Amino acid sequence: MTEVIEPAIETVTIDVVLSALADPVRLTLVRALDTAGDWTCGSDILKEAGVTIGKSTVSHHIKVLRDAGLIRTRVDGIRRLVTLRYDDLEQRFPGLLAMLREHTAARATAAAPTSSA
Amino acid sequence: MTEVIEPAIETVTIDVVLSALADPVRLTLVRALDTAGDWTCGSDILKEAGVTIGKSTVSHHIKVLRDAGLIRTRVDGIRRLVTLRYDDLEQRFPGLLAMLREHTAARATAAAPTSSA
DNA sequence: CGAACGGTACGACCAAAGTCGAACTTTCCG
DNA sequence: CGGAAAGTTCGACTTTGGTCGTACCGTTCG
Repeated sequence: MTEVIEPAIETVTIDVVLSALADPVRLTLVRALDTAGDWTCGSDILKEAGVTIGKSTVSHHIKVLRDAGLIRTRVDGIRRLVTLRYDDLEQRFPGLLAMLREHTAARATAAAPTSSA
Repeated sequence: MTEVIEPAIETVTIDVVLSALADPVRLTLVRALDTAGDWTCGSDILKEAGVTIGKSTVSHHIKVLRDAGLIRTRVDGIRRLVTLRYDDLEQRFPGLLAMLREHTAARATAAAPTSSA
């Protein structure tokens, strides 16, 4: 076998995609994948992005993203290559990846007004 | 006063928007608002959508959506009118609302993963 | 004025989700 | 064959955040 099970793109709902993207670690990972292309858990694009978590946690997030239809995992000998499902995502949710790309690392969250009066 | 404080659209990050949309109740509410236009908490578009929650919970979700920059609340006498920030959202996240609209109520979550083996 | 209505604020509760460490699996290689 | 490398699985812990009830505030109207 050379592929890990993933959902058919037609069965992917935006509800699940939004939930998957709602976690900061996963969002960081998706953005990094978009930039880096193929990736293995061992590589430290996450650490470079300031995220330091255990490998079982990484594995968990990978699974969530895969189940949500966002990424694909191919088995390559001793390791697994992870990639974004560009074409599938563009077909089903056109513009979504571009949106994430454009609004990357918008760390301007500081400004938060709120409260009524 | 006729407006409740809301964040300027330039300060709204997609991270926060995604988190706000990741909850099923809020997603239902946003979709209903998109269809219904102006709305007050008293009106039962939520119940019609099959969501029955207490009014303090509704208030909480409204606040989350407002803080995330998705909706606007105007004070009209004894009640508050809630609307989507169509223009602001279209300016900052073009296509986002259309995407939610198009993938409304995709209740096909049952679906099976494509198996390989 | 005072009661009723529409909604918010606060605190407590509980379920869902993120995190970790350790054990296990598979593959590669000496 | 045995050991190391790369990930996954499992169970337990902790944090997050959705929910509720109640108290509270501002507005309208009798």
